[in-house]
Amino acid sequence: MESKLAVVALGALAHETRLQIFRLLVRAGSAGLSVGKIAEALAIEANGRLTFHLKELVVAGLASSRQEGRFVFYSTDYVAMNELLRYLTEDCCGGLGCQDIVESCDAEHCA
Amino acid sequence: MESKLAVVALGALAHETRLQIFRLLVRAGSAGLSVGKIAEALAIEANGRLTFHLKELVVAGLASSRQEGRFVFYSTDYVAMNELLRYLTEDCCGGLGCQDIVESCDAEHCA
DNA sequence: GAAACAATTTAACGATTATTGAAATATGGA
DNA sequence: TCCATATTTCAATAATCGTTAAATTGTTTC
Repeated sequence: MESKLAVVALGALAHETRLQIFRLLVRAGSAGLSVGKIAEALAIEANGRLTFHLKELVVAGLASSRQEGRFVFYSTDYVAMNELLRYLTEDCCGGLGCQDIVESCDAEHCA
Repeated sequence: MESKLAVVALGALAHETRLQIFRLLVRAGSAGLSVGKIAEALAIEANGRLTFHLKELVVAGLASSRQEGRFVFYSTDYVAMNELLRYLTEDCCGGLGCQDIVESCDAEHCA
């Protein structure tokens, strides 16, 4: 993972609402959730601001969206998530027994 | 981990220089590195900006500092790091086989 | 023990970027 | 067409960034 990508991803997560959205999507699995369901789960309005935050997560590569009828579903990109976690802990303690931290939660595993 | 703590920690990491500092400290282990060494390793100046970034990491709980002679050493708080990673991936996919992602890299393990 | 030096911190400034709310605009389904 | 869902636009507000310069802390030397 490149440094700038990680910065963008971390910046996307460094926001109260977006962090809750992300954690919600992580729990939701690959199926994802519609914008309305996300708003309902977090007790916020499904307005322009929510769209803005969702887009930030997508631009950061942490989530993706797909349209189904008149609903738009958002879901976590588990591969990107794991790349980010691995980037943060890369070569931990000089590589003395601290590698391979993140080995689950990839797309296929969580499908 | 509380939500606001995570936001602060992520915000601290969401910066090119601070992210590199953090990754450098993660590699360095519990012994840590002096401000001068950090500046040298990242090829940046040991000026006010660097101090500001280091402080951000400390305030965010991701690093700690100790004075040794006229040098100040900064080191990763591995417990906080793991709490953050765990918070991000908590109950991944509804808890279906995606838990216990981060189990190494804690303070004692990496000492 | 005081002056000189190195390492680190604090403070001030303008410039850039992120966040918000409100209103208008698509898009799909009954 | 009409309604529900979701997105876009835009201007105002707020937060963050980097540079520079001055101040502080600890060490050494005379």
